Amino acid sequence: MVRTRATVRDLRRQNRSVLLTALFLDGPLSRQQLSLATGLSPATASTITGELLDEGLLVEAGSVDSDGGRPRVLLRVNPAFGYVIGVDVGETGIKVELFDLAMTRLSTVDRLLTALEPALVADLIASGVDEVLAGVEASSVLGVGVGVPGTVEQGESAVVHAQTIGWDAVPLEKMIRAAGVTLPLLVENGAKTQGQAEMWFGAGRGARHAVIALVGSGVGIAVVAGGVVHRGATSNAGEWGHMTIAYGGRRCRCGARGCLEAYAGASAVLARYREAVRRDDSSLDEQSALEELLTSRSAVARRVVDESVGYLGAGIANLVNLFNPERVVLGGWAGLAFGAVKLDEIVAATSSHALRHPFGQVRIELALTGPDAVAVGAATLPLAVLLETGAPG
Amino acid sequence: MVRTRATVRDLRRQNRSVLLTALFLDGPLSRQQLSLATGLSPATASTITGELLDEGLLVEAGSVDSDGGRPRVLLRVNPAFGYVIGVDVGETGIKVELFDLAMTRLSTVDRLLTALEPALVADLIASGVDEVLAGVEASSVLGVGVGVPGTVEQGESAVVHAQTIGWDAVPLEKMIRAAGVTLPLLVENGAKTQGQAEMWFGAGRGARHAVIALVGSGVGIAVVAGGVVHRGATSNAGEWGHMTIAYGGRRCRCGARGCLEAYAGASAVLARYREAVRRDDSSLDEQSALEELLTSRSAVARRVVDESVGYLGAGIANLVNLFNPERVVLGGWAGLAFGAVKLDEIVAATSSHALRHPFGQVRIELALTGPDAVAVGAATLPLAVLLETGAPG
DNA sequence: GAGGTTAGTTCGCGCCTAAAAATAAGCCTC
DNA sequence: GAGGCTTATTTTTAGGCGCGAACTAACCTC
Repeated sequence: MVRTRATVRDLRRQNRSVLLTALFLDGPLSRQQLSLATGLSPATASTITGELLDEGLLVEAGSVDSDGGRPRVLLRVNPAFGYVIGVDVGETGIKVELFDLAMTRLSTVDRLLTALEPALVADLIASGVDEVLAGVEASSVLGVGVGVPGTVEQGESAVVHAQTIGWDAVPLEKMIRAAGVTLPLLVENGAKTQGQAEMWFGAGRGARHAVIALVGSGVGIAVVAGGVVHRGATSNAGEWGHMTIAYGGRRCRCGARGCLEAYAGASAVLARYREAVRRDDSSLDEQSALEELLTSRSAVARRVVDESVGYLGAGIANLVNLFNPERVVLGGWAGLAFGAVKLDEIVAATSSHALRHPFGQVRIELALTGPDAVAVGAATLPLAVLLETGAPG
Repeated sequence: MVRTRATVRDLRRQNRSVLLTALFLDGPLSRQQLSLATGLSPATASTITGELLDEGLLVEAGSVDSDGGRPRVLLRVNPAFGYVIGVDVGETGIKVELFDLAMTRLSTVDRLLTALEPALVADLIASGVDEVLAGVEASSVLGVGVGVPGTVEQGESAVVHAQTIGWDAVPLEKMIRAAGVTLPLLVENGAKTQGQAEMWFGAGRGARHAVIALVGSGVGIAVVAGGVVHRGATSNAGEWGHMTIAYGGRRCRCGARGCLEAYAGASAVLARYREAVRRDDSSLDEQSALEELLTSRSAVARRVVDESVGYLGAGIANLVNLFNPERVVLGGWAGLAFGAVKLDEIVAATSSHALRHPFGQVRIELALTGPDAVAVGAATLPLAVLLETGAPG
């Protein structure tokens, strides 16, 4: 439903956006190909590209023969037009990365976090941003995207809620500002930024309706409907982990019973295994422990793994039934570990819990990016703004 | 994400749509109020309303004093500009209704269905449409909306899949055409049309993110995200009933185990009660039986009801977690029956299974329309087309 | 009925895209 | 190697659109 009026200027804005997006996603194109791809007349494609070339947003990228006629001049987004910064706020550390417009990583700064203290996080982000900016004109940076744990309420300024790490209505955007960052800021949930990365550069490419399911210690999703990340009324949408899947079942860290996370998250899987073998073998870190569990040939281990696959399949099936995506991408470190050895079984479990018809429409695939894609996805946020508005600033 | 170029004509189209929608939803408005409400300049508001008046889409609707100055002339959508037809294909019969553009019901035709045979349904629809059209110029009918059980795959022409009544890829749109209907046809899932009615005229009014949960013998939902009904890749989205909620639990008619419908649908609630009392008291129809169960003071009945409330709450909580709506509307005949006596308990059960933050954003209310709203909602489909395109045809 | 106030209309401007025409830049043939 | 052919891009022209400013209409008060 359209809800707002349009003026003549909006036309140009939209057509610039369409053209720029086509160039960004489908590589170098000639003006003529652009005209075909976007539906714009050759005349308009020419004027708009002319404008964008003048502004430095585009550059020529060689030419190709056209059998018999004038060769086509290829155009592409100018990687050096500006930069974007992506920040990944993880549970143990912060990563700040600088990219050019072709999303080539130019520099990285890692900082360990001793405590998930909001003020500390804001300070580290600010200093990290300063550091990656060394030698770069700050005015040519389009913005800073920040991927954080928990849900992000987008309002006047972004506020973070993360029950599990004790962040209750943390005004992170304001705090980062206060710590000295003056660039445009875009704060978003880490699962959503990782999902964005997967949609643009990973297994989600080309899908208009997709669910990116991320299984780590906990579980989360990013839902893309009609090409747009689904956010809900207050950006809380996508709390897959605390979906009730076994009514009255295991207690979850959120306080409720029977949450998916209490069965299919890596921590929960390992806990179930420890209970089953009555042994507290927590000397290993979770990732190694899960690897060991997945490759173990003991009957108990196999049972726990199979059960986990069943729960995970049911959880995915619920997503398939509710969202009817054309693609489900399974990611996250635990998701990838499970998927590497059990993808077929996960698909089968999904099939047995999903309705036939929506299940028949979906392709379930493994993610192509790992958790390190959070920063990449975050960096795409300011880039997405550029593509949507068709102009910097 | 914008995906298609725009021409100068699109401006007018969009602005007509914005203006027409404002008039339809917010009753009679003066040109000046329209200008304010839509953001259009007074000049443009005036030219466009002039056009729409000329075309007969609008009519004047009296005037109101403006303290001291020229009075405002109120405008509204001309109810007599055209008609829309809504069809409700239920399990036991077909209802065809004719409305004017103010959605005033002008006539109704009911037909009993002896069998849910697609060809029979198509024939009955065609003859029903003929009958309600008696005395009405067919050319002034904007279209026929059809609400059907099962999911509707929107493609070249609509195809219906309804596993439970044995409809497997029924090309209903083509069949209705073949039966002689030449008007524009819009086929949609009945839950979605009922949800549409609730959004336009019921408890969903004004919400941009809402879930309409319909509990009858089975259960289903319509999800509205950002003001638009969420359809998914192939319009299968919203299969709430077969969400796994009790892993490994009761067998559902879909073949899987632990589906919500196997616990919270009216048929399932009654079945659970019958099992509990070890008595097959199926002499009553479902609606009376449920009423009796809900008012019974026996301990067993109360236990079954309370358990059902718990499952229903968990099911709603999953929706709250996943979609983060600002409103959940509980409807359907069984939903209304439960809600009438147990709404507080349902809200409490939802609260105990949902995450605190998304739950804090949502209002859970009872539907204002009953199952008879399927036809109303279906009739809004062609109307929505009119509002979106800003022009007939 | 003169002056004031608010609502709605008209007109000129600047901007937009599309279609048609012109130009540019290669290839091919003789 | 000159003319013709083909294809890509730019220029020109025409038709639309929304906006701001100026203008007209329709009421009120004194």
